[in-house]
Amino acid sequence: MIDLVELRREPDAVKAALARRGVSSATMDEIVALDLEHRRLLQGAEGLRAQVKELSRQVGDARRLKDAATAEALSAKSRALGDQERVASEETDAVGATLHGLLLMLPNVPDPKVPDGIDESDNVELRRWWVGMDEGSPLPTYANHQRVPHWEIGTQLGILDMESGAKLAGSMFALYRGAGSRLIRALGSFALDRHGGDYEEIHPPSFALSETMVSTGHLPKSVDDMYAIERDGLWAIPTGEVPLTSLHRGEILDEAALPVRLCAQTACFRREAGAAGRDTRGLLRVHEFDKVELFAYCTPAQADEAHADILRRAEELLQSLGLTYRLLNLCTGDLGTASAYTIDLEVFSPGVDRWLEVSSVSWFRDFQARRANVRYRTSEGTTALVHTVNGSALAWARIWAALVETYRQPDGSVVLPDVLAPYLGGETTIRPKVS
RNA sequence: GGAGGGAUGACAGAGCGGACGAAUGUACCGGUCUUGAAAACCGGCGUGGGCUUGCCCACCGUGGGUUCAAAUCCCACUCCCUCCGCCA
Repeated sequence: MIDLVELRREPDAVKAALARRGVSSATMDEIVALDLEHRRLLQGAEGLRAQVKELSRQVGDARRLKDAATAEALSAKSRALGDQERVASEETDAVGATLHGLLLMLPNVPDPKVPDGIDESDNVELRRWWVGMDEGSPLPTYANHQRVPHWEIGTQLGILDMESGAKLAGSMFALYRGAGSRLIRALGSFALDRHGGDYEEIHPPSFALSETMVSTGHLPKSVDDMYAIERDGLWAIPTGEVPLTSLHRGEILDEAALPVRLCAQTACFRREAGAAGRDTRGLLRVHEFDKVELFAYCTPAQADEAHADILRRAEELLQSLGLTYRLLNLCTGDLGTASAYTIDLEVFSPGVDRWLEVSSVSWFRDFQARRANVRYRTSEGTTALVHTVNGSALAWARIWAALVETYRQPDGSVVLPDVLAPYLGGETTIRPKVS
């Protein structure tokens, strides 16, 4: 949620910044008008309430003096004012609810570093990395045996079974088996072991209350992208960011304790409602995948470094896995609702010949903290909203895909990087089953 | 799932219809005393909102209700504890 006080102080600047993200000036004008109206009504209602309270005190005084007549007269007066107050409060609350509803739908103010753009094609590529990279070429050279899509490799080796996934849960649900299953498990352990020391490891619930979903900005706006468990009023989390952001909801943290760094591997559930028929082969886009998330609550002054640290760690994982990747500065049109600035990491899939998003490292400023009401006490004794920062490290389904393609051998087997050996029982080679 | 008990400030804990945003203790911050510290004593010490910046309003698990007036009474819900049942 944006800062209403800032909107009052600098309406034109906030309007201009949000216009970059497609928020109409009519919407902003409506919000400003509602805010004004709400405060006007609030003054009236609170004035009435103050009068009722004062009269009630006088009734008490009269009763104590055994002056029943005065008490009754004051009661009657207060009763009448109380009726007015009820009406005024209802009107105030209705306007306040409308205002709040509009504010909840508003995206975050983009940072000046964010480039203008309509969609993902306007994202700005910052740099690329691959093993033994040279400035001369845009990509490493891949052999023909690496130019096989992971769903074919998965079937050949018996390690990915999309058909069975569909049989159990419908299309776009993956089922890994054998060495494939062990690989997906290995990746999570690998990342958690690397970062769990500096970022406290959390294993949160996979479901969340509506309140929790509102805190991150996933509700109300992205309601169609979420799986709902309606009978119990729960939502399947789309990312570990959801529970981690709400871990300290409503709390005031000590400044000395910041940054609070957390990490979690969770299942991530996405309906992909708007993506029917797009990129649906294999693991390109699935309804459920495992992901390790790195997260920090920090002060505004710590935010840059907190963001850089998560980005560094995500890159370091990709480098240690020897995968080709690039960094994108997301444009205004592709930025997530709650984010002020996001760097995406995309891994190159030689078998599909495409870049696949495997991480978004985002800075939310105080947008989520305001919704979740997470504050810290400053050294001056005042309170201030924290900043939240998070990033995936990493989304494993697509990493799995890039790994089996990148490390496919001429004989059709897959030889995985040695860094994973401890998590694979020492066996880094996946061979076709002998039938 | 059933029965009972509970939820109040950072913590402990009183209050159970009227002057209560809330006693008291601990913790914390400042001061006196001290070479220094401790102890003792004195003072301070919740969060948010509105506007005429001095006042007003809200908040005692959450949401409704009763009343001139609710932390206090009534209803529903949530969570925690104990016991029973069921279960990995």
